[in-house]
Amino acid sequence: MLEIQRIRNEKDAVITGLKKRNIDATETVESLLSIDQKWRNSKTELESISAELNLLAKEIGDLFKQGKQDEANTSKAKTATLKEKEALLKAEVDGFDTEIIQLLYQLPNVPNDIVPAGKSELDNITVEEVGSKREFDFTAVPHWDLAKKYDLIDFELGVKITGAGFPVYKGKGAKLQRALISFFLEEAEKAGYQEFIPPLVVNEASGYGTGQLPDKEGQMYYINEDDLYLIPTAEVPLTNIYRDVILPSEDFSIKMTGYTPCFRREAGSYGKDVRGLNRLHQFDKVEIVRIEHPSNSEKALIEMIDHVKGLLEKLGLHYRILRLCGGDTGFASALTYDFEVYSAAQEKWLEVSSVSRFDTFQSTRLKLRFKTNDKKTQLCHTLNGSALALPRIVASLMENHQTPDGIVIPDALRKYTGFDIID
RNA sequence: GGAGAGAUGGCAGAGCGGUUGAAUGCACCGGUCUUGAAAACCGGCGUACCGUGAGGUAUCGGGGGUUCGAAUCCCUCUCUCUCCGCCA
Repeated sequence: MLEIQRIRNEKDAVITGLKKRNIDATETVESLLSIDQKWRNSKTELESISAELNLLAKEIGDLFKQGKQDEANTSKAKTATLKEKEALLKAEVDGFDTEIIQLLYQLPNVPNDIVPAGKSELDNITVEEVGSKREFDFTAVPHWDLAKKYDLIDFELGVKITGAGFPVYKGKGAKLQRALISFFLEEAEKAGYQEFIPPLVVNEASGYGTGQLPDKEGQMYYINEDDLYLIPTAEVPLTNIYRDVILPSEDFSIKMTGYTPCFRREAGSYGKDVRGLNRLHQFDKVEIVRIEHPSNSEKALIEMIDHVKGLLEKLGLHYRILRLCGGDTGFASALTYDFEVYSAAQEKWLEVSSVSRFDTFQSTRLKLRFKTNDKKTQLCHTLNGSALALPRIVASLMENHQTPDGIVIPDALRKYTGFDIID
């Protein structure tokens, strides 16, 4: 959620920024500002009436104490009209209040200066490409066929037990999952991230805190009976650790990591994009989350990008980094870099990580702040990224490292898998 | 699932209709003292919003009500804890 103060102070910058998302926010911003003005007027008036009433109440109390019943009753009579006025203004202020919140919820984050304008993934900018497409002297097989050939993943079995999008990993396939999780977690730990095992189910307040609610309600599995949500990413429980927290000083840099399964309804997805591991309802992911001083979030983002690059390089994968355009950047994000790995067998790029900075967009809702040196409270910046999401990594490992003799495990992973080839 | 208890400032914990934004203790910050530290003493110490400012308003789990006046009374919701049952 954008801060109303920011809209007051930087109205034009907000509108110009949002244009990069192909949103003309002029109308929303204007009505926001006019309601805000009305809200402030009514509020000031309301408060002066409340002050008057408080004073009267005190006087009446004193009069009663002194036994001056008559005078007290005279004063009492005076309060009636004031109370009526107060109730009226209160209703007005509350009304404006909800209108403002409603409008604020509609506005996505303002993109960072370096975010290009654009409508879709076609307008994203490739900022870096590392490695090159692997040449095969045989026909590369897509991962869903390899999974069957080596008996690593059973999609049909998942359908039987649960439904589409819930694969069953078997044998070396299961072990590969576990190895990747360990590898990612240990790399994160080496980079200074503290590991957490958070709940996989969160309450409504947490959903609002990171911005999944109210906009993306339909994306999460909802447990009606207990009013709880299955997490779509570890970002939600990890970031919410710091909901309603005021850090005591300016000197902080919080780095958290966690492995969790992630649950996504993916309502409306279909077609070849969902084949095999490409899009699932349940998948594993190691997430990294950072809470930073505003002056440090730019540097933090770079560090996170470097971290993800390191992972992909150790896995020997050919990848590219995209700076997402306004239209493709997530609602809450100010700047997002996507990592894509090229799948030679599918002949396309697969998104394996998304690293974003949210600036104060989440911390406004989270009420996550810190104390400045002169004892003021200020909002923190939040960032997060996948490091990494497993399914497409598994897919591209299988597809890119396939040989006629089997699937070769990258060196960095062997101490975790305990085997160096799947055959 | 059954029964009961509770929710107050960073923590602990008073208050149970009228200078209570809230005692007291601990923690924390500043000062005095000290070579330094500890102790002792003095002072400060929640958050948000409105107002150029002086200042004001709100806030004792959430919402509603009674009252001139509510942390205190009533209703309701949520959450937590304890015991019993069930159970990894």
